[in-house]
Amino acid sequence: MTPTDGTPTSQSPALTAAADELPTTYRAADVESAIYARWQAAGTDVAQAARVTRMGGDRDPYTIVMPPPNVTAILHVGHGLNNTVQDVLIRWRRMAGDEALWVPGTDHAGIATQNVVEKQLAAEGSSRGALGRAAFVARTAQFVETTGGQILQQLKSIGASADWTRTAYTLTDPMSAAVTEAFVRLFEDGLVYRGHRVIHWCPRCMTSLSDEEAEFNDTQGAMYHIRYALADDPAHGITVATTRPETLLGDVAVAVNPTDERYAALVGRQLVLPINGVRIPVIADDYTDAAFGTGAVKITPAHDPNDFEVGKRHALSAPIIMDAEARMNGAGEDADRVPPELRGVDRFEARARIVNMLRDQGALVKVEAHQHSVRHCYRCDTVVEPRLSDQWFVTMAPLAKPALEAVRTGRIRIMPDRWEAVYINWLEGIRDWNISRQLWWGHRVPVYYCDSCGTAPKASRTTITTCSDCGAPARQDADVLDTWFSSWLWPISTLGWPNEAADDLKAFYPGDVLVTAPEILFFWVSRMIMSGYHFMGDAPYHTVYLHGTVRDMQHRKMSKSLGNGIDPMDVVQLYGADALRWTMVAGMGLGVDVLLDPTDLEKSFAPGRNFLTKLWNIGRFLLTKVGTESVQPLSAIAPESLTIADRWILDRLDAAIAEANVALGPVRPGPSGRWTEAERTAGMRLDAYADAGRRFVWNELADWYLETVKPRLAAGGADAEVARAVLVHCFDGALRLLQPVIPFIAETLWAKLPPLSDGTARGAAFLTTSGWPQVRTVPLAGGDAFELVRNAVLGIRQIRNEYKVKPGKVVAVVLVPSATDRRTAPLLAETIGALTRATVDIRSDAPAPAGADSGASAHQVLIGGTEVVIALSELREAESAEDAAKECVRLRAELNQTAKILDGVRAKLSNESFTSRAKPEVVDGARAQERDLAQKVDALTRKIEALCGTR
RNA sequence: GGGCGAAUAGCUCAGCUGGUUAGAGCACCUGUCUUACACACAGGAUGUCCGGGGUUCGAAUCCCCGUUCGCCCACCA
Repeated sequence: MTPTDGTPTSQSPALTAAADELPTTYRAADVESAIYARWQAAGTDVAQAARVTRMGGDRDPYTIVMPPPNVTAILHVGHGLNNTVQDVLIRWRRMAGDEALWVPGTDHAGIATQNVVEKQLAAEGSSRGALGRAAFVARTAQFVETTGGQILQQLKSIGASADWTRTAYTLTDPMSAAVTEAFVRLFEDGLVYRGHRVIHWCPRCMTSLSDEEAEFNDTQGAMYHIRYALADDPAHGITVATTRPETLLGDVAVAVNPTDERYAALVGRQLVLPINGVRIPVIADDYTDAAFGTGAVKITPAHDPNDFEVGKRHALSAPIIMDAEARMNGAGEDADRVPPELRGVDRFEARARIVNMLRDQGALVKVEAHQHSVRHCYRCDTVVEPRLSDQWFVTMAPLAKPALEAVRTGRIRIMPDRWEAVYINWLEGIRDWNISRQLWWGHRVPVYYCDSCGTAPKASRTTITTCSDCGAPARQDADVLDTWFSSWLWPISTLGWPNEAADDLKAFYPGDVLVTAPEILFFWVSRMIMSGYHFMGDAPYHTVYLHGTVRDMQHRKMSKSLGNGIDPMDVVQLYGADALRWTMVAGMGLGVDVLLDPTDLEKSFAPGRNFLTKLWNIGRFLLTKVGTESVQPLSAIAPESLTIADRWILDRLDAAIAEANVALGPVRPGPSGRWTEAERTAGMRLDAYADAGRRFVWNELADWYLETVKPRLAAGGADAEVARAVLVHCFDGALRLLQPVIPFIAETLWAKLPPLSDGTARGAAFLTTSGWPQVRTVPLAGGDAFELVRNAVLGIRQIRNEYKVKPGKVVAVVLVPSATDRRTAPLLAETIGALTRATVDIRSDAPAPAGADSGASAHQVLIGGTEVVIALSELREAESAEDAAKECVRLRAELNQTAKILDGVRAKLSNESFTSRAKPEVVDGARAQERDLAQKVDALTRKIEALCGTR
């Protein structure tokens, strides 16, 4: 992005060229960065708290907080999709007059960033251990300083209209203060506690993980059946089944179900562990499922969360037999549990060796294939090891309660709504959140200990250096907080919390929509809702919009490791940001994945590019044909001077606006603050909105209105002025409508519209803030009559094409309009002729069967009640017998088809259940259809008789 | 193991609370450099609406069963 120099950009030829010098295709690269710079210079994207109703202003706030990308991330298509959606919403509301605030920012991304820097250090032959904590943090901060935030720059080049004056970063002082405040408050409320339990541990990242961070992967493993002998009767014993035989060194018992008669006699007796010879009891516990495996479970409290619970119930010890790097190593008095030859051996290597040892001892009964889920670290994919340790936890149940209510009562809706069930299910069974990480990069846990007097640990908003009880040096907790512990505060911290008097917080909280992918529903979305209620007493947003994933043609998620990604920057360069945005939005049904072909960018992005070119050429047409002279505003045009075509296109514009409004949906819940059942699923159909705009521009404005208006413009005079006014009005409306999706080209073209003759401005200096298009309050009658033109033209073209009539040849056509069009038909004859190279003769009845230019010697079609008749003499220079035979075959087929449909319609109409029960308009429609079809059958029959003889 | 979703044209998908001849974009075929646009225009072909039952005057749409795919959750060692 080139920084603005404060003066209007004039370098770009596309922006300044005279109309007739404009290239025939739109070149995005010529204009996009310059336009963005102008928006920035004008501050169009900066929100002001003072203008918001909550602050006594006159605008509704509309707030979206950007899911902060990892500070070191590079923009990929997933970001592109996510931010395009947000930008469309923000631009829509900004156009509509809301005080739209889109808060951007980045996340320090604890584990992810630390891993990157550790890799760098490894490449340099160093390590974080060698560097030490302070130096490592400084090094990481410096890395972030130099490479961080690049993604935000990239977001600008795809047009993201975020308020960059409010850019946030989770590790800045204000954000860190919010994190500390939140922790201390929860600590004081007793909602943060120190827990001694088995947690997920990543032996590569060397830190604990939350439940959500340890992802399940289905893995083909093995189930080992191992025999533990009775201490006093080695000939007998119990066979246990396990997927992790290496943990047997830490076993403290074998549990059987109390009701399991097979083992009843053994409960209370001692078993001897193979390999280390430790004696352990047989216990009875409900946890054991008699039907699974052998019905006997080895209990390893320190290395399995369930076993830990069993161990607690039976007051068993919890010997640790693995170290932090998941190597076999006993701790303290349990050191002997790991035999010397296994000490320091990696867990998987140890598993292989132990299995061999068991086999040698005859303790391995059998090994069977076993499909099961194994948890992996979500950052490095290492198999997670359950590990007994002390961690900080947040008690979640009380926080979850209002978050559950919010969705149940409609304060928040989740779209697509099927995710609401997933959300509720998760929150109902929520477990406490492990928030401490044994990392260095992040917010340090604000808890202080005194090692000399042993007073209770204190959580503090400020740094404590000496113990308040005994004056000895205090020690801060070494751990940092889960990255998501700062993320969950994002909607409030970016607005100024904990300063509840902050203008931004008062003006823009609660916000409106959260746009993200479903995979972080639990990580982030639900936790933000919980923190919003706990710290601010209200939800952070009323709508959670979960969009799909960008995938390749094999439906694989785009990823760096698969090499199937698309670089959005490439797309911007080749096709422009608007084409990228268009493709994303147009291809995105609610919650539906977007499929793009990384091997064929042309295939993926050409439709968007083509639409932009179409729009561009409509603009060229306007500039060349309408000229730069001022045009009258529509309000200054006397209604009676509007032609049928004018009325029609104005209707179509209104319809497109209305359709877009419905597609985008209700902006916010009503005064009750809760969504109604109907509203819950309404709106946010960005694809339908974009399509409504495209159809208007291309299929109505360009395909029909533009063509009808050409002769009027050429003729000049008062009617030409009317046409110019309508044309410019419609294009203006279309650009406003499409601006949120394709802001760059829309802004470019809008700037070139001729001025209004009454000297009024079209809104603001930039399209982006100039107002959402409005449906006319007083509709005009008569637009419907234009349907005659469409029907007639389609019919004539169809016939001409069928008979391969040369494009230049003028054909005489007889038109029989439907009863409703009869009055207006004469007004439209000329237009129809001009669009089809035809001379049009309008009659109120079809030509007589035996007439010179009808029946046998004419071709006729019926479209929407309009009958089009063209004499065969007009269509054929020389009629061959072969042609006639072919024509007969064709006509008979058409007759058959038509008669079949007619039969169906008649059967329906003669059915009393239908006529009495179906909606009146449906029945009327069927009656009209019957008339049309009957006419057509009649005409075809006559024609076949005449042309092909009776048969 | 539990829950949820999807299956419609060659491809990607629309088809709301059942009711005209099931649509769009892309791809395909035939014409056309028609003075905004060949990144365009005009016309055209294309479907056992996954299979099987049921409800109904009427089912792509509602119900049941099955098949296939996908997603979420889960301590079966």
